[in-house]
Amino acid sequence: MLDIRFIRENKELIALGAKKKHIDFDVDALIALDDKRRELLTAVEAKRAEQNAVSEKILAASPSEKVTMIADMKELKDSLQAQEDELKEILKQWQLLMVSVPNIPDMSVPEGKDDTDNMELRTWGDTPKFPFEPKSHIDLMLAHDMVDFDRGTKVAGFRGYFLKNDGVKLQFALWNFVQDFFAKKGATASPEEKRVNSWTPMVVPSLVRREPFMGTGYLPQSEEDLYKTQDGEYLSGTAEVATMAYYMDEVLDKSQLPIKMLAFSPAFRREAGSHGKDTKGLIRVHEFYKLEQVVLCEASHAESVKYHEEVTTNAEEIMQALGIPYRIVVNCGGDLGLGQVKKYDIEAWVPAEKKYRETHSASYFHDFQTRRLNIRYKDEDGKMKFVHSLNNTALSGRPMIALIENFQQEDGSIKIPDVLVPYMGGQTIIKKN
RNA sequence: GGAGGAGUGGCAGAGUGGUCGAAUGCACCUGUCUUGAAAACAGGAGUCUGGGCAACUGGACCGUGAGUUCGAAUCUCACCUCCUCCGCCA
Repeated sequence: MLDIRFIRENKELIALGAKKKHIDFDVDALIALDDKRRELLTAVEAKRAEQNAVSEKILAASPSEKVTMIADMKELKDSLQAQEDELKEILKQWQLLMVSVPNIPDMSVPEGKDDTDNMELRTWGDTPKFPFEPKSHIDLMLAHDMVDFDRGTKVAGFRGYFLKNDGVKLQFALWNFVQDFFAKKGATASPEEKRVNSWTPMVVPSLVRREPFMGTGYLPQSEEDLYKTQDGEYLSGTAEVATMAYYMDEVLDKSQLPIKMLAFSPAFRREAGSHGKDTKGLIRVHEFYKLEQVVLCEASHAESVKYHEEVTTNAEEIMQALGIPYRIVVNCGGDLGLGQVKKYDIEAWVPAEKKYRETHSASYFHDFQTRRLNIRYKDEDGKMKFVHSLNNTALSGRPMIALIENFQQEDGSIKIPDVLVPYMGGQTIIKKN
């Protein structure tokens, strides 16, 4: 959500931003409605002021005066009631429009319609040249009994799976490696550096109430992508939702910022719009686990940009330590969500598909989310401000897929990257005995 | 699933129809005192929003929403959240 005053003062900017994001939004309609809202509000407030003034006088009035005053007030009350009802109706429409105002993309975001227009910024690592036809993670994992898709669909339905044996071992090795990677971040010398660099590890709910989804911007737009319970909660597709809402309706102390949270949770996605895509394997599943970086920082564009680069670098360092070739793309306007100002995707090389596939998504929002979630802090000058928020994946299930395919050997075995060997209990290779 | 209780400012907590944006305490800020601090004393201070260059001023906010009333933190109803006890399950 954006500030209505900002919208009024920058309507061209909003319109251009919406166009760049390929989102259909009529700013003028919102402003016309807001004019009406203001006009009614002023009228209602004037009547309330009169009501308040007379109310005070009634106490001191003589009995006969009281009777006429109360009669007058009854009349005022009726006309006030009518206007209040009208205002309420307008406010309803107004709020609906307000939550659909897209945030303005950064100047540096390239023009484009969808993910095919995303722009490659850099690549890392050499894509492996196999002297044989590389197998997919599906074939490799099945060959080593690391996964069971047949029983997965029997038990859980379409896109269901069981992870097994070395599949489990490798997955847990990755979680532990990444946890340790972030735990080392706080270990620098000075207390201030330690405070700024530390990440708080968290396990967060994925069964979450409606408000956090509204606050993070997943609702009301993406209702059909979410699973909903009979009690009205939703299952979140990322730990971002609960983690962002952790400080909902709170006033933070400026000295706490930045707040860095490393949040783990199961993630659920209906994949309603992608029934035909990635129907096999672990690339696109309804249920997986995810470790997410979430940062709250001071309300400054420079700070947002700084931490956006930082959370991206963190993910890159992990991929580099694992030795998985990847590239960074900057997402084009049409591939940005409603609230996102700018987004980088990290895409790992997937040999079986001979292309890069998204494994991480790093975006910043300015105060778009925190305005909705009502997360504020008091600035030096005593002014309340909404903090800025950003997030990036730390690890999901997908890098394991890339790892398995990139580290496959001609005999079908899978080499374990050196950094993971200690987390695999010394195991250096996955192969049939 | 059943029975009760509670939600008020940063925190604790009073307030049961008008004089209440709200006592009091703690925390906070500013003065006096002090070499400095603490203590003591005096004063100040909520958030959102409209108008005004400003001083200032209108409105809203006591979990949320509806209602009763000339007037609601206070009365009624619904919902949300939390707590206690019983039951059931882990």
